[in-house]
Amino acid sequence: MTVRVRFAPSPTGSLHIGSVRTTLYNYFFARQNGGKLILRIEDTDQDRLVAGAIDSIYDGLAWLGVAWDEGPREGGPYAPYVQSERLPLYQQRAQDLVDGGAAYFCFCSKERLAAMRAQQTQRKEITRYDGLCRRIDPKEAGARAKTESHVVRLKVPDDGVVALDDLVYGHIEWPLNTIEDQVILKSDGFPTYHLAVVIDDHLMDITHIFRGEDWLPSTPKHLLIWRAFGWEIPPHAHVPNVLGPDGKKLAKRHGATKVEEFKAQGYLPAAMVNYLALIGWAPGTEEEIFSMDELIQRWRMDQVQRAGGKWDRARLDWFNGMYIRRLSEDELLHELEPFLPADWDRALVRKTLPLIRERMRTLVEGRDMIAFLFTDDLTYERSVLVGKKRQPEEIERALAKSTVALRYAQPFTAPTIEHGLRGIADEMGWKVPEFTAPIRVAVTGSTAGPPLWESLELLGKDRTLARIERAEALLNGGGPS
RNA sequence: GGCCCGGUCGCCUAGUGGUCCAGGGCGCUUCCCUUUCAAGGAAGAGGUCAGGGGUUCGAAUCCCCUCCGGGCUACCA
Repeated sequence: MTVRVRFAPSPTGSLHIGSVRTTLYNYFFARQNGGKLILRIEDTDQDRLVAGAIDSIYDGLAWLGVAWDEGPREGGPYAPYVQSERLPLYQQRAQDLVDGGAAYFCFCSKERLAAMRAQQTQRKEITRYDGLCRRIDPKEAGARAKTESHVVRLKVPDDGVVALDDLVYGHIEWPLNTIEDQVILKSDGFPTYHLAVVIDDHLMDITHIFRGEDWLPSTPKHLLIWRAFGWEIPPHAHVPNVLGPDGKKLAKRHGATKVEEFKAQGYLPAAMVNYLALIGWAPGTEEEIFSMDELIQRWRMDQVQRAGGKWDRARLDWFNGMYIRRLSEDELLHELEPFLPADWDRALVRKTLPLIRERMRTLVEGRDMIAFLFTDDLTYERSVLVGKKRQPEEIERALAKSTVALRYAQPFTAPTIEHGLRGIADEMGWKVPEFTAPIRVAVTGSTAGPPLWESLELLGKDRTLARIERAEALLNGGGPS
């Protein structure tokens, strides 16, 4: 039997980094078994649809290099792959369950249910449906259902247990008396998630259900539905959640959570994949840099962690830096391209690559590091220019002297610039870093950045001198900024 | 409240009864290199394996209890 796994997001927002991690695991498993990955859109809640969500899913996964075999846009033998286009399927199956006595029509109003729950809460009882409509005669219920608004509920046995042997969490049991008669078909004719997921996983011949740990509590509901249909239950694996620094599920308030945000911030897809794969999975060796292909080869479900893993931006940054440093110049330029303003001279950008490759953790950082070459609009504080150890007059004198040396640097290249500037520093009895600090600020607007000699060469003599003169003016004029 | 899950350095983790006075990576500190910042190299701090009881010659690893954290508890997914 060929392995078939699925990624089944709800189009309720942009692609979340936690879903990506789960999808990755599905993808690894599918590929290493020569199986298929299916994308299924679970849009059974019409109120929560977010426009563009499907685009976000497609764009995000394509960027990361995750491809699937069947889905809404690529079609496949089990189409359609969007649940809202499969309504008759669910309605028919729900009716089958009612006909077979495993489910029943419920006519309770939302108001009654709310009141019931309020009472139960007040009495400190378990809040669950009281089964009122379960006692209506099926014939009568069938007749009323033709005219009255209703839902379909599953008849959950009053006692006993349901159990799952989860591939990650092991054997888990739930007492049935804590589970209510869940709604499986809503009054608008849409199935609830629970019904739809079971029917589709069965109809689409899904062989393994891998999903987030947050689904674990509703698994007994699904098990009961599988059981009601009499279908064979595929193996399940729940994978731990990706957490925020506070230990709660990673969410917007923790910062960036969407794939497109990381893309926009200049992270490399390979670094994201590598980092993400290692939240909740470890190979058992001390290796940690893995390409997609290696992950497909190495990843194993029985090495998946049970505890949730916290999101760690610093670690992601480290991975990203590693991946950036492994890029060739051509590749790096290519990756940088989307971040570069149109009017930046690409030939000049290319020359900066060796200078910034070791220094950038993200593509955006790299871009910002060389921005001074492309704009004369630098802003920096006078206090930064002066630094902490010298008087403004001393800095002004150093800058003045540097311009002399720079004027004489011929040709205006890193070696001659270095030679000239070191000479002046020696002559003044200043340490070189001390001497170059104000020059760097004057020319780049920052105290840190790419190597100075090379930076000045790339900037050119005229622009370099103009900037130093402007800094001098700032010092003796004491003007703003 | 109920049900379920989890708990090894700040973070990701290795470890499944003895080779663990717990290993690696990120982060942090120091040093080297050095035109700044990085990168690279070296060294280091950091863990009573949540706590308490057992079992055992021996426990991070098995059992029980407690504590803490999280998830779910909708005609959301």
